[in-house]
Amino acid sequence: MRRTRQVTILSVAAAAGVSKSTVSRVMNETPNVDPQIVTRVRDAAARLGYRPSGTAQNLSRGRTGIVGVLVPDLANPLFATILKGISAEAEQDGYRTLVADANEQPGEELRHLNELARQSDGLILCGPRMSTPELAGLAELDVPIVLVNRKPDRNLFPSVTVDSQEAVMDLCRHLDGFGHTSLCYLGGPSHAAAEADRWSALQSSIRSRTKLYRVPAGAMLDDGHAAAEAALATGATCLIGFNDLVALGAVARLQELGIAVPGQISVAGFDDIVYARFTLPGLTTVAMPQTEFGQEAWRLLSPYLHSRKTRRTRTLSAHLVIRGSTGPRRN
Amino acid sequence: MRRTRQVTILSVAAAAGVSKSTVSRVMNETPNVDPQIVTRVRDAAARLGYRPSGTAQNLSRGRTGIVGVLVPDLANPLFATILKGISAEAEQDGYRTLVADANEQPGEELRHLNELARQSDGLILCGPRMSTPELAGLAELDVPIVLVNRKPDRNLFPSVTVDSQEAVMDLCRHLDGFGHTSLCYLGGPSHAAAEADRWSALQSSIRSRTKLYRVPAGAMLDDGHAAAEAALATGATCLIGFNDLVALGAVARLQELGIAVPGQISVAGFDDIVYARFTLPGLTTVAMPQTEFGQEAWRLLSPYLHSRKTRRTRTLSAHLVIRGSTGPRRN
DNA sequence: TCATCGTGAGGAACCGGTTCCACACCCGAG
DNA sequence: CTCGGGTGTGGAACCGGTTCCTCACGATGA
Repeated sequence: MRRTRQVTILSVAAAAGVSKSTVSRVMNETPNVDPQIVTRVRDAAARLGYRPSGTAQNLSRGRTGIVGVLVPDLANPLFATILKGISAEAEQDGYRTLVADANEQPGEELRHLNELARQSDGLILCGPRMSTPELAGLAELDVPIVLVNRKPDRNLFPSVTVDSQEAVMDLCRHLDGFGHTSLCYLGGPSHAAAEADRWSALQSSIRSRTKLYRVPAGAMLDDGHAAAEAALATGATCLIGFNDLVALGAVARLQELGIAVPGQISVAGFDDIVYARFTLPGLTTVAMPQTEFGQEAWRLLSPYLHSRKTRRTRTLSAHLVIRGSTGPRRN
Repeated sequence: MRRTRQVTILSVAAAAGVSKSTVSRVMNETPNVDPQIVTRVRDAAARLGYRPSGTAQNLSRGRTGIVGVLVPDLANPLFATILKGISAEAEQDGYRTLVADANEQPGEELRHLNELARQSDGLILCGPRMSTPELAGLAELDVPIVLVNRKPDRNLFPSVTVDSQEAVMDLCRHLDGFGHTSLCYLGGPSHAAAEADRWSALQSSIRSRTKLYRVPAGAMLDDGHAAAEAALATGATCLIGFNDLVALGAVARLQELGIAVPGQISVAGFDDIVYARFTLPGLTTVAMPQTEFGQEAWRLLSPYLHSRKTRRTRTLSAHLVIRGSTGPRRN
């Protein structure tokens, strides 16, 4: 279907009695145009209701002004917040964000990215769940790419990551102070970089007398809900979710089972999504620098859009937020 | 900057020893192409790493395959969920979503829309906060538009709205049963259609003996937080937030003030965002059909993208969800 | 054997802008 | 009076595809 746009630059040119080059110059506020002609063209454009075709501009300018953002799950407030951060920054530079939501299905990611790449000047991948070779293959897309919360293979892409080690040690110290000597980690998606990070940070942070279990869960509310009982079965007195959603899902299950938090069992998470403080008890969690993630991602990508020079990595740091969901070991 | 794409359709044509028309036919799987040539072109394309320019395709096809979505605030899980609903549906028809977040600033909306319209085949406006004349002016954008949760002026655009009347009456009955005879509504953004709807539904649903106050708040967590004290000052025994975020914000403030919910004061909201059940007490709320909003929006928009015929309105219905934040009047 | 038809490929127009280049014009300086 | 340079405009190429139109060719039926 060839949708015929009624009013193109040619219509305006004709109406104003000038060439289309001149109309283009007027619309782009190029200097050295006769003021009389400027007003004549402006008038004609307004009268006809002319609005330049973004698509045509994209083609001739060789850029779209769009940055594609891939997120694992938009329902996760973490990513919604990161996305807001990106949009806010990008917008100041005249870019908009094209969002693809992979719904926590790693297979979806590549499909989305292939599409995104064809419409955008650059890509930001938030916590991609794809495998390392797949990630490396993205270099072929021939588009600037920045990773958020995932270390790039062989430093292939600029990335903004977080160092949770310190905060996790704080968490372990906090739990140890409450007398917890057996913890159960509710594991996230296997290819998520955060998963490996968090798990290894936990392993290296616990005291030798502490037992650390791991039960596979996932990244969404339901995953935590489903994994809670398996975690209970380990006998651990504290559950640590891969992220806050998993932790909240587990809390919900515990409450259904009539188990008090933190009375009978403590729970902690990762991310510090906005709603972690509204749960009662509030959720103890390792807070990610969410808005900064977005800001920094843009700052890495933005120069990269104009020249291919930049290729840096930025590491932010997490911090522990203690709320009511963790307490003294009871049994 | 004229970014020279290394490999265009011409490169492939040359490499395969055919014309660019033929390459185009092969890439689009047009019938009636010699199988030998097909493989020759395929090979050449693969060897050169050819990927068609989406921008060029957009221009010559006369469509972008992008639908623009405007949301007041992406941090509001309501809109994140609606957006997921839209994306999921649109994707099946080969469309992607370009998101603009107005950050609850009505002035931003028009600016965003002007930009969005130039890149997309259609627009979905979620709970736009702009004024009625502004909304009507959008017809000039000359792009199919569908409204979510806002009734269109003079039936100008197809829309999917919700009828909360019934559910609000349920809420009022519920509160009346608990002996609450003075309620305070924490009002939302003045131009939000939901604001007018909810306020008038409340007014028409309360019993004659019940007093109904209104304190201006907003649509975000902080707004509820800030408005809580003013609401308390009315002497009402139950607060009803414009949405769940406002309600949650108010709850947080009440807790800071050492006021028990629902012990000393009850709180209810609108929307039923995912996290409303994880707060403790869980939030009593008038639930919106969130995923359906997205689905229906796409179903209204989709036929409208091809022909200009459709122009319908779809009304969904809300329902009351009772949780722990409402209880018997105490004082 | 010749007219006809279907198949498959190339050429060119087109989508709607941006921008390079050439040129006409006017001014002031030599 | 002529030459040089700056200013303002139109024409044409270009961005990278899609698609219409034309035509050559081989097979088929009369």
